[in-house]
Amino acid sequence: METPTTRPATLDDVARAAGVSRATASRVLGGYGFASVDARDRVGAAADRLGYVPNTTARALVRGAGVRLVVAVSGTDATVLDDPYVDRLVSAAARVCAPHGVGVALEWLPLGAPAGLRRLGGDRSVCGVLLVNTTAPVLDAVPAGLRGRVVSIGTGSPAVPSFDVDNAAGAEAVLRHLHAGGRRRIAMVTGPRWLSCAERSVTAYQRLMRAAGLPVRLVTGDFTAARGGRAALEALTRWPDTDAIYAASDATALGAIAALRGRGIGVPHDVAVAGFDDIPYAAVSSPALTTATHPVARIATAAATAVLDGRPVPPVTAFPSTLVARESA
Amino acid sequence: METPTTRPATLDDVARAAGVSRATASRVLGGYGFASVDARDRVGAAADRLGYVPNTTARALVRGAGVRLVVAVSGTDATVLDDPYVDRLVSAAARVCAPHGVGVALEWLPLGAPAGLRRLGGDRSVCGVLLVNTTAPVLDAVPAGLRGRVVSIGTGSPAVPSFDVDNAAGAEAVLRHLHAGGRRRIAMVTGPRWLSCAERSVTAYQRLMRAAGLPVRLVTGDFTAARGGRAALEALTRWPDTDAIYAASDATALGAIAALRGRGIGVPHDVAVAGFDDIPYAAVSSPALTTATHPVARIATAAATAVLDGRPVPPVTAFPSTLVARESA
DNA sequence: CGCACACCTGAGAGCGCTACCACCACAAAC
DNA sequence: GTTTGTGGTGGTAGCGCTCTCAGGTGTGCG
Repeated sequence: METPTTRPATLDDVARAAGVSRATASRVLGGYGFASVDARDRVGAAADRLGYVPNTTARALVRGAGVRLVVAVSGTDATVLDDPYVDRLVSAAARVCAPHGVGVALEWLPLGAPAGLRRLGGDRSVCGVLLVNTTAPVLDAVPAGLRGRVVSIGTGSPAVPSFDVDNAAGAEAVLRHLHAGGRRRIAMVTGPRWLSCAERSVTAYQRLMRAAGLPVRLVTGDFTAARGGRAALEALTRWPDTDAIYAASDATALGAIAALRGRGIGVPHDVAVAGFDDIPYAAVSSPALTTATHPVARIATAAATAVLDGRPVPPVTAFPSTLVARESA
Repeated sequence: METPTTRPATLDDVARAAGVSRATASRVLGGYGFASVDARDRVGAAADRLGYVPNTTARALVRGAGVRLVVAVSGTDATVLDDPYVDRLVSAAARVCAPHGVGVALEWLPLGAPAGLRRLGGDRSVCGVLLVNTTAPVLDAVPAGLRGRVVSIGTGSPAVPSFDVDNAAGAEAVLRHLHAGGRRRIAMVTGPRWLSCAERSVTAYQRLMRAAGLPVRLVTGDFTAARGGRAALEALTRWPDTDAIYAASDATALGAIAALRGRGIGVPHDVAVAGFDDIPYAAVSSPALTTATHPVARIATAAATAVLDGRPVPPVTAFPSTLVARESA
């Protein structure tokens, strides 16, 4: 392999150097169709010598394939993109896409403005879309041209397959643990209420509480630590006998713990706190956080792989969530 | 705008619908060259009506522009990609690149194997490279064809501009705070020793300690919480009178706090602990973590913008780091 | 010997777009 | 009248690649 002094080698250069036609070189390098051993060797050697790297752009153009996978995050404003959850999603997707010559773009999809989706559907350079935090109206607005190239991380629809953690199972695991620990006055700090995939754990919470004859105590959060702290205090103000808080995310739970500590309330002695996600910091918080796993990277990997492959996928892929019992509950 | 029933509209379709040539349509939509008001109106209307979206791939091909920005993370093995720091970098870059029709790819660049870099240099679909955690050998291996399209987040070189937090200033701010708090036996848990940008805070630590006539106590870490915990315990074993630990990252510091708590050592009463990064969880840990800021998203945004613009940038751009004094030190 | 059928190859069309170039109309300057 | 812009326009050559298609060579078989 020699350093390209002027410009990167093209397929034509390789073909010329190997003494074959461009078609043959393409066949050899592409690994399809027939090619004699001799041709294969000569082309391979020439490609090595010239340091040939296929131009993914040209390939994509002629094949009609896309070069970008768009991660579109719904939300009321662009701050939804500041979420570490989104960071992990994008990073995992970018890792899966790299070997395919596909890059990842991150966009905010304003809630109730599906025009952005239509634009993505008309963009031939987009090979697929990962919908995040999506809602029914957005799902309904998915243009026909995007069918089969768009998946949802979270809520799905008949037309859009979904990949998500089994929210209900995670909630159930945590709540049963709380119940087994003797907690009976369990308040829940939710995620944003418009987010239907997050509502599933709220629904599970309500169902379980009612089934056990326990009071339902809901406070709205937004997955952030700051809001989690305020919500926890609000719960304790409204229902002073609350003995456990189930937070919809680990960040929320960590914020709750900090707020309770600020009030001199012992965790887990006075109030148990449990989260949902099992982020790396859950293990080293004080007290160490009891939570349920949320395999974000695995979910993003599976979702990105699905759109990259283009093969039909089942309408719903649920990833198991298991309890991680630590000290906080 | 009508729903594309068959295939997305091309520039030819728009030109035909507007009754002009493809060249004129391209000029209008591209916003360059001459075009009569009439032509502008007709092309604009036709584009709207057909829901025309330019094909970025074709545009990039003819312009010789890339469509991917590669985030290449150096490290001994692929687990370097699992770092939340990398997640934030990639996510911020993907956000900046999206409006430019550029996608982000994430790759591991094996330490001491610059062949990967050569491949990126020959790949015309790559518009730029963000080198992360890079080392001198890697920087030296940057092929000439990549010059001007590659920047480093961390250590740079004459040929590769760098964007990084001012590690020395951050270290100094934290160490002065520790010193002002009466701490004199300050041990440092470093990052990986081969990582030259991280070494800058080690150097600053050594310089400050020596200048103050204080002992230098170094333990090697790797930015993770788990290793941070072990390293903190190791420091306390080797130097039992240690009264403060300066950790090279917040994760390390959080791990250290957890480990000390496990040994019944009070933070900050017995040992003060300070970190570096100011991650969201630093504010809600127990005790709340004293640290110095590391504007990761801003750095990644600036770096990505630089390669996207293609304009020459100064060899070093240092982002200020300021102390955030909380409870742990 | 003729035919079918493998294997192998190169010519060339075209993906959708940009940008260079030639061209035209008209007005101002010489 | 001729030149010199100046605004506006269309033809068309590619960017680098894939893939169809027509054609070539050899082998097995009736």
